[in-house]
Amino acid sequence: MAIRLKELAQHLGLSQTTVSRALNGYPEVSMRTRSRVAEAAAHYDYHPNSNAQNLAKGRSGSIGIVFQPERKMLLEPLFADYLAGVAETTALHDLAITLSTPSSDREEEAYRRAAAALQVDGLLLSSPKVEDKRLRILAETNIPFILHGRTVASAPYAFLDIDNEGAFFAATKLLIDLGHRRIALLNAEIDYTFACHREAGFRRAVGGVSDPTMKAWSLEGQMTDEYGYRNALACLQAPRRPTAFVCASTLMVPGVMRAAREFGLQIGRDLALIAHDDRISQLRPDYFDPPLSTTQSSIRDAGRRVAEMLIARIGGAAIEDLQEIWTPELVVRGSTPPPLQKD
Amino acid sequence: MAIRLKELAQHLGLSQTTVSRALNGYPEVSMRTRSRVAEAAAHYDYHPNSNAQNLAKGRSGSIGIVFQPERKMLLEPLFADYLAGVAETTALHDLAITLSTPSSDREEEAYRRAAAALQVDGLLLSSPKVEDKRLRILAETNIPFILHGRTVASAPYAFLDIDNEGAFFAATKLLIDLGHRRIALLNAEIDYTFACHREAGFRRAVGGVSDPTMKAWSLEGQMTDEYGYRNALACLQAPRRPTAFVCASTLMVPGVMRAAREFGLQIGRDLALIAHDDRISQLRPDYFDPPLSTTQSSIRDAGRRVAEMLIARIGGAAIEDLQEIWTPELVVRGSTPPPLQKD
DNA sequence: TTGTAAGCGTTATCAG
DNA sequence: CTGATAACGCTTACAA
Repeated sequence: MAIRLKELAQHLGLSQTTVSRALNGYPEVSMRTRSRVAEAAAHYDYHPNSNAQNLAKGRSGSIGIVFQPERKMLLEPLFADYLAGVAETTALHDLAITLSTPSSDREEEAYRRAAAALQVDGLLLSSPKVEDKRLRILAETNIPFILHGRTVASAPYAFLDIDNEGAFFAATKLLIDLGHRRIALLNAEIDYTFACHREAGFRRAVGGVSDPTMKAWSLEGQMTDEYGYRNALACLQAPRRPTAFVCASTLMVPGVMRAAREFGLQIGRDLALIAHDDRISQLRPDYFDPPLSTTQSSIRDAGRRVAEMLIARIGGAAIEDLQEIWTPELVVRGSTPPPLQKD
Repeated sequence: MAIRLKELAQHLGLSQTTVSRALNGYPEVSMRTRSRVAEAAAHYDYHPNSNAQNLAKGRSGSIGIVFQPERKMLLEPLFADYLAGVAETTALHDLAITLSTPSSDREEEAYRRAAAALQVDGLLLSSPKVEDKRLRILAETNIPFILHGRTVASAPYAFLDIDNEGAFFAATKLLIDLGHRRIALLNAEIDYTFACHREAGFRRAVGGVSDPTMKAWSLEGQMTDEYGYRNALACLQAPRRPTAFVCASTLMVPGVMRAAREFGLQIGRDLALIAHDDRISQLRPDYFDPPLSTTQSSIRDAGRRVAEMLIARIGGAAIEDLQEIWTPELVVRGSTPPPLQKD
């Protein structure tokens, strides 16, 4: 049986109140008492009961994530890392996660219920579509939430996003500056806001080229090996094929490489490729051959941060102070040579 | 502000006790009272405060899952569906999930801590390796847990597994009965128990054939498109190549199909293929061309069940009553023709 | 069948 | 700086 605050206090010859205060870092406790308490807590391996703590503090001690695997499916390698990041933060703050998995037709209800039942102190939303009804639903309630990504919404909301437009502009610009004039964007499904932003960045870069030979492709599909292969293949079959690819995810790259190989082409020699790298575990861009040039931003860090932001929001921080846009870093490795002479 | 039990009781002119009992289905409440209470609860949209409930009942209200994305937990698409299943059950029982993500070197500590701090009422383990130290650690504590899968362990433990040996025996036997004599197993990484069992089933089926021309391959690798491709390719390059494949996961099949295509071969015509299907969302075997023959068992159902079992275990059910082995169903579709004459 | 009252393990309020 | 004491919202003996 684990030790309780009461017993710990008895051992110390102090009141529960004082011990609690010492443990929670309240300023009015003397240094001496504080260290005695800390020592005893460690010695008896005391851990506060979270339920009691949460009850007393009037919060639930859990944050909610609504997810539907049938909808997200092959973004799942990303989801797992994102979730890992979230879990790191929640563990630090002794929060639990309440996952709900409504069937697609009950999604609205799930959000309403979460809000009504107050089973959670706040919600984390991800993978927003350009038009995302979830925001409207949550705006009606006043449950704190953070959106990982952005969307169109009338009311302001708290979010963490990366500068997808800028990143894909930079990536495309890199290729253009190297001399490429036939560039293909292998994008994610375009109803996701991030894909839409990426398309915009790509278009802006391409649009800035006055060269009349400039040609651009833009294909969309799931961020998987398979769609990387398919869409790259589709481009490469064109009579004047692209000399460079901009890829929505490193997850697609093996597929793109295979497609290239089928045409006797090699990334890093005959073709340039730059991909967005979410820094997921076990898919390191420098392990590819050639090492991939990327725009990088850790989705796990984002998960960590988004959970911190939610905690802040729950604590009363203003929406305006909880709107972050991270700038992915452009990392040039071996996969982006200039175009071949003959091309 | 949400309504509380006290207020609900006041509205009804009853004591908290009675209302609580009615809501929790205690037998001693009169029918009339019970229905009045149910009605009022619905009317006022009453939801009990889980922290108070858990505190009073002396449980934490959360179950733990320790996962490390860097270790490829399960392959993520599978993990997501498994997690969805777990979440369905926990939602039903008003339980939260506490994910912890220790760095690989701290794994042991994570389990010990979970046990010590009693932050969770029980733990769910998955993807056991043949030798899995986690079981030993948990055996020392007495925290309830369920293993999804099996492993070698001295003490008995509660688990849910599928009959991988039997399923892969049946799948291989199907191919043999069709006349195939050169069969390749594209297995998952062999240090996982399930992969080991599958290998055993495959071997048993192959070993039962007296025909001296019988030839078997057994390759291992991640259950991905990419490794499906690689390993299939490796087999097909052999002088007397396999006429049939047994695949650890439908996730690998697109890769296998591509490899076949590169040799001008087509699954369902020139080659037979049967794969294990975890019934994950959006990867339906009947959407392949040809529709895949499979051994099927829903990993989402397993997640659901494993959580139920954990709840039972927490409730005091005996380990012996919590050991289930499901038999995957063999479903023959179009991908398993008999071998070609010339082969 | 219903009610009273004492927990469950914390934190918050108010004195001292 | 420290300590009683009252919440927090529910369950559960024990009574009636």
